[in-house]
Amino acid sequence: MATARTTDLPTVYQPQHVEERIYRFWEEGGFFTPDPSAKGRPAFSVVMPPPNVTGSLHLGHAWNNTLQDILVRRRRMQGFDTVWVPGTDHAGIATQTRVEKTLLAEEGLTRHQLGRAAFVERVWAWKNRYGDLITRQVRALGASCDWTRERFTMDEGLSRAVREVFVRLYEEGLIYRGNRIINWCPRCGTALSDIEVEHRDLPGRLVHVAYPLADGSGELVVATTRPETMFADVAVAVHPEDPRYRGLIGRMLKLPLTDREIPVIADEYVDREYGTGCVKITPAHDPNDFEVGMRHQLPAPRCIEADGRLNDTAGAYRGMDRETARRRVVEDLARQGLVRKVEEISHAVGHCSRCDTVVEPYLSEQWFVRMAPLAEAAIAAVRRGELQFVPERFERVFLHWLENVRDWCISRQLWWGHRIPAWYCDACGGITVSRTDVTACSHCGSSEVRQDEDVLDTWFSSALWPFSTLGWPDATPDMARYYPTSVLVTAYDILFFWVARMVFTGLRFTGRMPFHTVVVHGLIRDAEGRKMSKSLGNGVDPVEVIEKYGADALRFTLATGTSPGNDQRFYWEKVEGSRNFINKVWNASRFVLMNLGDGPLPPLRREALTIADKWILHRLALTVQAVDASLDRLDFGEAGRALYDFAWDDFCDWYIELSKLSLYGSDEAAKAQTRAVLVHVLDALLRLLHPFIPFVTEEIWRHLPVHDAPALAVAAWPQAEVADVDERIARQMQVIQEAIRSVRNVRSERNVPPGKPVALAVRVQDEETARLFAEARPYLMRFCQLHTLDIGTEVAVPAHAVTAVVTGAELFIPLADLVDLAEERQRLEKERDRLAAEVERAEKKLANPQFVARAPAHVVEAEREKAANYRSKLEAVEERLRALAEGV
RNA sequence: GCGGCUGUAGCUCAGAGGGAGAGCACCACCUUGACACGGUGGGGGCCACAGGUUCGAUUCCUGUCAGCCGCACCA
Repeated sequence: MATARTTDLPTVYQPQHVEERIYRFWEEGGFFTPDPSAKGRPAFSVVMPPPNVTGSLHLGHAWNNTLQDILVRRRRMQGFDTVWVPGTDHAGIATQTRVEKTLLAEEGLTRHQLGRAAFVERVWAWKNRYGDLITRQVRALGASCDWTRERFTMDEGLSRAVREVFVRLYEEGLIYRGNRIINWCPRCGTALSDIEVEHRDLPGRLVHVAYPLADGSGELVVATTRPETMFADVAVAVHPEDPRYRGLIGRMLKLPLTDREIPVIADEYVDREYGTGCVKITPAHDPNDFEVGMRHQLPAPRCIEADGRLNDTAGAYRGMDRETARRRVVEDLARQGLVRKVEEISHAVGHCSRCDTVVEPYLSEQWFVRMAPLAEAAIAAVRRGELQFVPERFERVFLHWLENVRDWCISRQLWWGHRIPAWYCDACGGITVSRTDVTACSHCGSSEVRQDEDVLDTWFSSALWPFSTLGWPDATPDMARYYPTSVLVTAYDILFFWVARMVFTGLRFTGRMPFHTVVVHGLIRDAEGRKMSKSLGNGVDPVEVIEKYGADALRFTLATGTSPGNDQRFYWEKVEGSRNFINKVWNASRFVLMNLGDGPLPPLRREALTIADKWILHRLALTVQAVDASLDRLDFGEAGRALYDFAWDDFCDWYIELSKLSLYGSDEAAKAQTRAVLVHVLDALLRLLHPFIPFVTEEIWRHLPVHDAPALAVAAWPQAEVADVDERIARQMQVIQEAIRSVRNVRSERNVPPGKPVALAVRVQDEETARLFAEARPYLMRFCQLHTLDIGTEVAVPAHAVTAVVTGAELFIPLADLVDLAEERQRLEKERDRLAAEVERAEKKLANPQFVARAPAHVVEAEREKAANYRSKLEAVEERLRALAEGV
């Protein structure tokens, strides 16, 4: 791209005119695809948490991608062989549900009416549409991922990885099929894993129901919250040592509303304190009861079917839904005089995390992953320190979950997903699990085989993402080069869903952690602190933010709002602030470009620098160090804030203003020197800012007369110039800034019109300070609007002057008519009190022998300096007050 | 019940064992040749509470209170 004329740059940065073009420039330039020549350099690889193809991105994705992009872009600029693999997730239930809803709304059809093949085709169409939308949005964010490596969880290659893992786990006995109690969502019509169930405390009724003894000699009262499941009761359990019921063990009870009889059994599972101490046992509809049933070899009849309605077992209640049946059963029991008590209680009820329907513990044949050995390996590896959590506290949560994890139900009664690679033989009943499609039973050879109808849990394929995207199970060059990946960035809400599963599959199948570091960030909330959700309608569309303020503004907001592991709230005002910052950088750059002059840029020569030059280079060096340190420990917020402060306060408010002295002067050599410094600092600043706000920095950088790379995106990351760190210069500059601020303060407080020049007399303490003020003379003249400036150790106090005391000097501003002596005395007295308090504080500290003896020497020394400084200022103020009293 | 996070200016949030910070909001002034998406100056805080450790605590430890979030839940 040719360098445009800088005068063409608008005074307000317009991201809408820049971002799309810049992204195209990057992508067409291939800057995000690893350069084969980089092979000699260390690798840095990241896999993007794949967004669901359900719909579109939300702010959480924007945040997540921003953080990753900051890491990736910096590493790329640091010369690493960098790759960031993007992609999307098929999101089984979520996507299927969306398509089903659309189908019903638009065509009035259910998926069953359409048929499996046709339905799956519809979902693919949806995937293509929304997958594209999402990748466009990821581009709009400026994510520097390698689109040539884009993956989808149902790609051919990734599907092969899924089958490979399934088959190997099956062969190793870590996947099994079993008839177990699982969480069933009657609305979604599928099994769920434990973590897809959300428990919420809800008010409920604990109904005490009398079960009469079969011989009519009495009754047992059971307490239940689920009376509608009584048709599937197979026993009533009591504690073996409960004296109330010991004699009844083995007796038979009449199951009310039925003509069945069930036994009283003894099991230690029963809590004697709770309810009546008698528990009805319903193995098919309660996980604990299932365990009890197993121990006692009881049958497990079902009375509720997959659709959440009662079946024939329930006799007259057949066809009713759970709620209705519950009400009717209690009514009927009451009518028969069998309800002894109804307690209002609060209890946790499981809800489908997808659709919020109350889940039904449900006995059915499902596929499971045996977790114990896998979790054990993962725990051991984490304990060995093979995985770092940032912040650390998430390690405990992670381990706790793994330590208590139960077998993972992986089969889903859905159509959208990876079909389970198991075939059942109608001839011999055998199961064949295979990497390739099966046409003949592996046990009897019969061709009457049919594949399992179900698909796998979405997270089964996401669990393989870090290696399946790199080509596993094949030994690809990418696997060799980029696996394990360098870091994973994710929100804490999918630690168990995703991170834990990647860890144990990674360990099992590649023998390594899929990443050595996990950066865990929080969730984005609305202005009231509520989670953003579709049902609340409080979500903010990142595309809308980008259209209004630009992707850079959104990114900068999210990055600087990051505090490790914590949530952040979204405010439009924050985005506006970021937009303003970006505009500030834009205009500072315009200033530099407009003042470049015609000739070639002179080299930066450090031997002829002004105090201002040295100071800004000092500040820059410290900023590079701060940004590097923050990013090295993955603290994005701190890094962003350090850049904000440097760019706005140091560079714009001070250095650019100071640079105008020479730029608008006539000393050509000084002018050239200033230009060199301006360009040097701006160039470094743009490089440092680039990972945060890539678009605007790339756009500006094109105009800079710096051409060591084809794009800022692949330009070298700045090195901290340690030699530029100069504390003496920093202290000197501080004195000058203090003086300038003091005079400005006086002018403002005395209502001196901004345009009106005043005189300033500076009485300095020593020759060194005199030289400093002499050097700073032009700065003071301009910044304080002076017409005269006297500097010396012996300068006289002008008449009607306002006094300000700074480190090493007294400033006198004669204001004649504007000075009210009484007011001036008051002002100085206030200043005297403030200084006296400071002196007292410091001296008290120094008077404490323990402090002097035990505190580190440099702290004591710093305290002495402070005390001396304040004492000297205090003396000057007091002397001035004495003089005023004498009418001087 | 177990575990975690948060409590700092009106609001949103940083911070750190050694004199309380930012942005926004607020007040006053300013179209100064990069920028009004700007500049200059200013006001505003027992750093939730109570103990402890320390020469020194807003920062570390313990407890209390308040808000939030996980995990586990006995029908």
